[in-house]
Amino acid sequence: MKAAPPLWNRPSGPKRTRIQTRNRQAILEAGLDVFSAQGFRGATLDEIAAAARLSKPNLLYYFPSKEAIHTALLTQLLDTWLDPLRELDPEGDPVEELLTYVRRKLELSRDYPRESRLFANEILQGAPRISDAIEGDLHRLVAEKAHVLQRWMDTGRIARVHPVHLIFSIWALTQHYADFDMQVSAVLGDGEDPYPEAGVYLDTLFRKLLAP
Amino acid sequence: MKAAPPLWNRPSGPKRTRIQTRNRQAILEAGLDVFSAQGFRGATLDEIAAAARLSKPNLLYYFPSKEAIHTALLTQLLDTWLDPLRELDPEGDPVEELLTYVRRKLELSRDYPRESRLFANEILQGAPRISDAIEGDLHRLVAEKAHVLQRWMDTGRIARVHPVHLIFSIWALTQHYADFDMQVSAVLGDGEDPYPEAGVYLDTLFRKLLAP
DNA sequence: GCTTGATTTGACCAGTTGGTCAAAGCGAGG
DNA sequence: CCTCGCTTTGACCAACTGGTCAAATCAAGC
Repeated sequence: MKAAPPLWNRPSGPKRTRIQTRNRQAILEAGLDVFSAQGFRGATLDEIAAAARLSKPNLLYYFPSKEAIHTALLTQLLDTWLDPLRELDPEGDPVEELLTYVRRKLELSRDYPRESRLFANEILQGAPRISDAIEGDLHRLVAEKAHVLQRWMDTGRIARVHPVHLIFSIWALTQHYADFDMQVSAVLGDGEDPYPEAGVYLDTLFRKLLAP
Repeated sequence: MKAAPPLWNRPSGPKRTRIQTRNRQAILEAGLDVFSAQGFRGATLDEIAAAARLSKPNLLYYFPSKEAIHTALLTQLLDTWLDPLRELDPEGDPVEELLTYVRRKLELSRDYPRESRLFANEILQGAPRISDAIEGDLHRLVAEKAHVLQRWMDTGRIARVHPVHLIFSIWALTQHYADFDMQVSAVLGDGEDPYPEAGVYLDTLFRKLLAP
C-alpha cells in the first residue's frame, strides 16, 4: 500500500540497484543527445523520455526535474572537460606540454562532440546553471596554469604572449571543430574527416606561435 | 468593414509606411535579443512581443510566423557577416590583408555580439534553417578565397598552411570572444574589456603563423 | 469632420509543456 | 508461492505555446 518515495528523495545513501544504474545512465545519455542538439529550453522531457525508451513519469522517478538532468550532465561534464588542462605539467617541456594539451583537447572535440555542444549551448546562453563553477573552479584553474605559462615565458622557454588569451585560443580552435561541425563539413565539401588536417594545422600554428 | 489583409500577404510591392518601417525594425531588434539569447526553440513570441512593446497579434500582423522573423534575421545577418571576407583583396599585401580581415572580424564580435550568438546558435543546432546558404554562398566564397590564399602560398608570400583551416581558425578565434563572452569575462576576473588584449594577441599569432 | 484603409487588440483555440498521483506490475528473499 | 518494496504507467493538470479572428481604434487625405 505505502508508495515508495521517489528515488531522488530517498534519505538513505546512494546504494544503486542494477536497474537504477542502467536507467540513470540511459537518461543521461538521452539527455545529452537532446540537450546538446536543442539547448535547455528547446529540449522536452517527452523527447528525452523517448530517446531513453522510458515513459515520462518514469524519467521523473529517477530525476526530480528537467533541470536536474541538465545539471547532472553539466557538472559531470565540466570535470572531464578540464582534465587535460589539469595535466599540464609545470616540469615538462613547455612546447610539448602545450602541444599535448592542444592534441588532447582536439581529441575531446572529435570523440565527444555532443558534450562540447552541450557546454557551448550553456555558455552561449549566459551559463545560468553553471556560472558558479565557471567563476570558481574554472577561474582558479586557469589562473594557476596561466601562472605556469608566465614562468615559462619569463625564463624564455616559450614566446611571450598573453597567457590567458593563449588558453582561450586553444579552447576556441579545438572546440570549433565540434561546435561548428555543420559549418566545417559544409565548407570542406564533406566526405572527408577534417580532424587529421586540423591536427596538423594546429600543431603548426602553436609551434610557430610559441617558438621563443 | 473589409478587413485589411495582413501586411506580409499583400500583393502590392514593398512600399512601407513610417509605422511599418518602425515596427518591423522593432520586431527584428527584439527578435535578435531573444533568439540570440535563447535559440529558436527556446524563444517565445510573447517574449519577443514584450521586448518590441507590441501585442502578440500585432507581431503577427508584420510577420507571418515566428520562423519568418528568425529567417529574416538570419539572411540579413549572413551578408553582413561575410562582408569582411569578401573584401579580402587578392592584389593587396597578403599578410596585411589577412590581418585586416582578422581585425574586422574581431570588431564584428565586439560590436555585434548578439548577431554572432544568433549565428552560433543556429550552426550549433545543425543550421536547419540556413543550410542552403551555408552549402551554397558560403561554400563558394570560401573556396574562392582559399584559392587566393593558395596562390599567395605558392608564390612564397605567406607560409604554407591549409588555407581552409586558416579561415576556420580566424572565425574560431574571433567569434569566441562574442559567443563565449560569459566564459571570457568570468575567467579574466572581469571589469576590463578583453578586446584590446585580444587584438594584440591575434595580431601576434597570425603574424607568426603567416611569416614566410 | 468624414471616410477609408492601416493598425491594434481582447478573446479565443488546439496542441504542447513540465510535472503529479494513485494504482498497477514486478522480482528477489523468505 | 508469497510478500514487500522497487519500478512502471495511464490519466490527469495548470501553464504556456504559436497562431487566428472579428471587432475596435487610429491617422491622413479629402
